[in-house]
Amino acid sequence: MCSTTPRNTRTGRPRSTEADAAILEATRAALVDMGWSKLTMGDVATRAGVAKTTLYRRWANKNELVVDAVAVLFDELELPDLGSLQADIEHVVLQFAALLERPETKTALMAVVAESTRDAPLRERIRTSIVDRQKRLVLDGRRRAQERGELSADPDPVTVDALDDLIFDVVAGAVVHRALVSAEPVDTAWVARLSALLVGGLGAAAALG
Amino acid sequence: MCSTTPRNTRTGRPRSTEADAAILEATRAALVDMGWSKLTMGDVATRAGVAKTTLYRRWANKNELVVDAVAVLFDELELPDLGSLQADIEHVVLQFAALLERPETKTALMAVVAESTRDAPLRERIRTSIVDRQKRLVLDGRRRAQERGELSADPDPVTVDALDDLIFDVVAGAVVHRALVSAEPVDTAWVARLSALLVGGLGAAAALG
Amino acid sequence: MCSTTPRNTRTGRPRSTEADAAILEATRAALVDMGWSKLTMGDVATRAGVAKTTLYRRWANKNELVVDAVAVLFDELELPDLGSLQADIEHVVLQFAALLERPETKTALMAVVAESTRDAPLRERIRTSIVDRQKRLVLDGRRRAQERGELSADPDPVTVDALDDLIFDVVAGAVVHRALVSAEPVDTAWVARLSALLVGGLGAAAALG
Amino acid sequence: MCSTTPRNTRTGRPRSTEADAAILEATRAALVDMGWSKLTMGDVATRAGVAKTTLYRRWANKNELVVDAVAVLFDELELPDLGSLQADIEHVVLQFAALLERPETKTALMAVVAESTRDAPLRERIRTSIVDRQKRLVLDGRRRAQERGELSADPDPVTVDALDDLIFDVVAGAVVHRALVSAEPVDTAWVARLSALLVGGLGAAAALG
DNA sequence: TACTAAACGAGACGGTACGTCCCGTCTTCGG
DNA sequence: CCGAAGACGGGACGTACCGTCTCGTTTAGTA
Repeated sequence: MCSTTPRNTRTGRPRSTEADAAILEATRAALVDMGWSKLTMGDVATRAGVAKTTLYRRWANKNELVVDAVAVLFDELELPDLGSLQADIEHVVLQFAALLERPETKTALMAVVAESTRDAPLRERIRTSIVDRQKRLVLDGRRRAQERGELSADPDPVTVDALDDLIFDVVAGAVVHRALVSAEPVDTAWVARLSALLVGGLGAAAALG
Repeated sequence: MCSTTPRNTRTGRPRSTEADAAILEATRAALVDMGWSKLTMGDVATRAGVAKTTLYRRWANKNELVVDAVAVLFDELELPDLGSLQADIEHVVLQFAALLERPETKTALMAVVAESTRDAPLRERIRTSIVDRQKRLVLDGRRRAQERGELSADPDPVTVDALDDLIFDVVAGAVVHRALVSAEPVDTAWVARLSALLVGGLGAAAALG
Repeated sequence: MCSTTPRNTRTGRPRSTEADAAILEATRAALVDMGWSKLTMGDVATRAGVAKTTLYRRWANKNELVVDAVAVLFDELELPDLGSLQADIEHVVLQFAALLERPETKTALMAVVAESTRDAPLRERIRTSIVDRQKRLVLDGRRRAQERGELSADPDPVTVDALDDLIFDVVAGAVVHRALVSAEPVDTAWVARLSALLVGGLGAAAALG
Repeated sequence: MCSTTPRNTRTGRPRSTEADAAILEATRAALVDMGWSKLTMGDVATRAGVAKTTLYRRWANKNELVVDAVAVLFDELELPDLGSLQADIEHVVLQFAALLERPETKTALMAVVAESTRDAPLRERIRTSIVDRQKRLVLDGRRRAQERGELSADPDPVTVDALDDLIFDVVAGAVVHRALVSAEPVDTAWVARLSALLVGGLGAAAALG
C-alpha cells in the first residue's frame, strides 16, 4: 500500500500501522474539505496527528498518497446478479456514478490521472490500485451474460479480452465524462439510455459474429 | 478570449494584442515542457517576454489561462463526410485521439476538469470554450446519418438532444478513458471495435424504436 | 550594509529601507530573547513584520545578518580625553565591558567569531564591520599619549602599527576573556590592574627603546 | 568524563568504554570536517559506529560533548623552565597558539563559550574542564619568576590571586583575539612583543609596589 | 548454566527550522 | 494608462536534525 516497500530488515522500531490508517483517513477528509489542489501535506499530517516526515517516509508525493487514499473506495463497487445484462450494467453504472459524486473522488480522480500523464510510476500505481481492480466487474458481468445466453461465447480469448477492455473504457469513460466534463447528472434515464446502447451494440456485434 | 471584458475606456495606452497571442503560445509551450502542475505564471510570463502583471490583468488564474490556451486546439477537429456513419465515427475518434496525444492537451485537459469540480466559473468556461464547441461534431454526424437513412429520424427533439449528449459522452469519454486512464493506445483496431459497438447500438435502438 | 550589493538597475520596485531597519532591530531583539543559537530567521522575520524571503533577499544567512545587527552597537564606543593614558584606557575598557554585558552582544559576538573560523566572507565582514572600526580607539589613544609625552614617538610607522595591533588584541582580548571565558566581572578594580599593567608595559618598552 | 555520573547499580550490561573513546574521537574528527555548527549528533554516532541513543545516554547535548572532546587537548600545554619569565611566556603562548590553530579547537572553543553565555551548566563545565585546568600554567610561571627574583613576592595572597587571574585573561585573551578575531598570525615577532609588554608591565607594577 | 537487566544497533516517531519556490499584489520608472 | 521590472507578505514545499521511543539483540554478572 505504501509507496516504499516495507523494509526487509527486522531491526529498528517498526512502522506504526495506526499512522498509515490515520494518514489515509486524513487524506480523504482533506480532499473533502480542500479539494485536490488545495490539499497540503502539512495539513494532512496535522489532521492525522502525525509528523510530516512520517508522511514522506511512506509516500514520495501527494499524488501517490491520494491514489492510495481513494483506491480503497473503488473496492466498494459490487456486481450482484440482477438477472439481466442490462440490469447489471445499470446497477454498476449507478454505483460508479454515486462514487464519483463523493467529493473526495470527484476532485481526486481526474487530478491524479492528469498528473499521471507525466509520471510513469504514478500511472502504474493508478493502474494496479484502481483500474485493474475494477476490470473484474466487466469480466464478471460479461461472463454472467454469456452463461445466461445473452451474449455468445466467443472462443478466442484475445477477442474476449479486447472486448472487456472496450466495454470497460466505454462504460467508465462515459460515466466520468458525463459527470465531470459535461457536468450533467448521471440519472436513471441517462443510465437506461447508456445501457440500452451497450446491450444493443453487444447484441449486434454478436449477431454479426 | 480574455477573462476580463475589453475595457470601454479609450484613454491611455491600448493593450498589446501581440501580448495576448504570445502568452497563449507561451502557455502551450510551458505545458509541453513542464506539464500542468509544474507550470507557473512567472515562467509563462518570462517565455512570453511579458511581465507577470500583464498576465494577471487578462486572466484571473492559471486554470483560466490554460483553458484558453488549449481551447483553440479543439477547433481543429473536423467531420468530413466519409460516406458512412461508421467511417465518420472512426475518423473523428482518431482525430480526437491524436489531439489527446499532444503533450499540451494530455496534461492540461484532465487537470482543468479536475479543478473545475470545485470551481463553477471554470466549469462554465470549459463548457463554453471546449465542450459545447465539440458537440457540433456529434450533431452533424447524427444528422448526416439520418439523411443517409442509417439512423431513423426521431421526430421528438428532446429525445434527439438526449441521444446526442449520450453519444458525445460515450465517444469522448471512451477515448479519454482509453488514452489517459487505461493508458492504452487508441489504435485503429480499438477504434473499429468502438465504432462497431456504437453503430450496432444505435441501430438496435432504432430497430426497437 | 546588506550582504548583497544593491543592484545597478533602476527598474522595478526599490527595496524598502524601513524593512532593513526593522529587520536589524528585530534581530537584536531576538538575540536578547533567544540567544544566538536559538535565533531563527523565521522568528526575526515575524518580529520585523516582514516575509522570510525579504530577509534572504538581503542576507545570505543568519551570521551575516547578526554581524550587521550588532556592528552598529560597537560604534557607540568613544574615547574622550581624560587627561592621562591610564584614565583613557580605563574609560574605554569599562565602556567595552558594558557593551559586552548587553545580552545581544554577549551571545552574538563569540558565536559569529566561531563561525568565521570556517567562513572567509564572514571573517571579512566581521573585520570591516567591527574589528577595523574599533582600532581607531587604540590609534587615537596612543597618539594622544604621545602628544602628552606619556609615550615616546616612535619614528617607524611599521613598529607603530604593530604596537597598535598588539594593544588592541591585548585590551579587547583580555576584556572578552575576562567577561565571557572566565565569566568574572570586569569591575573597576580589575580594570585598574589591567590598565596599570598596560601603562607599565608600554612605559618599559619605551624606556628600552 | 561523561556527563551523567556512573550508575550505582551493578547489574546489567556495563557501558562500553570503547564507545566513550570512539565517540570523543569521532567528535573531534567531525569538528575538523564539519565545524561546530554543522556537526550533528547523528553524524558523530555514525562516525563512532554507535547508535544515537548511546550518545544521549552519556551526554545531554552537543555542547557538553564538544567540551569533553576538546578539553583533553588543552592538557597537552606544558610550562618547562626556560630560565626567564619572558622565555617561559613566549613558549607557552606559542604552544597555546598552535593549539588554537588546530581546526577542532579553533571552531569549537569560541562556539561553546558563546553558548555558555546562556547556559550556566555548560559555563561551569567549561570552567572546570578547560579554564581552571590551564590557570596552573600562570601560577607555575609566576611562582617560578618570583623564585628567580624577576618578580617581587607579594605577601598578600588575595593580590596574588587577582594578579594571576589578570595575567591569565591578558595572555589567553590576547592570543585568542589575535588568532580568531583579528585573524592574524601569532608569530614569534608578535609573541615577543606581547611578552615584552607583559614582563615590562609586571616589572613596573613591582617597582611601583 | 541459565537468568536477568541494562546497554546496545537500528530506525521510526513528533517536531522545528531550514532555505527555496511560487503565489498574487504593489510600487517604481519609462513609454 | 500600459507595460517591464522586481520587491513585497505570505504559504507550502521537501529536507535535515533534533531528542525520544520502541524494537530485537548482546553481554556481563549473578543465581
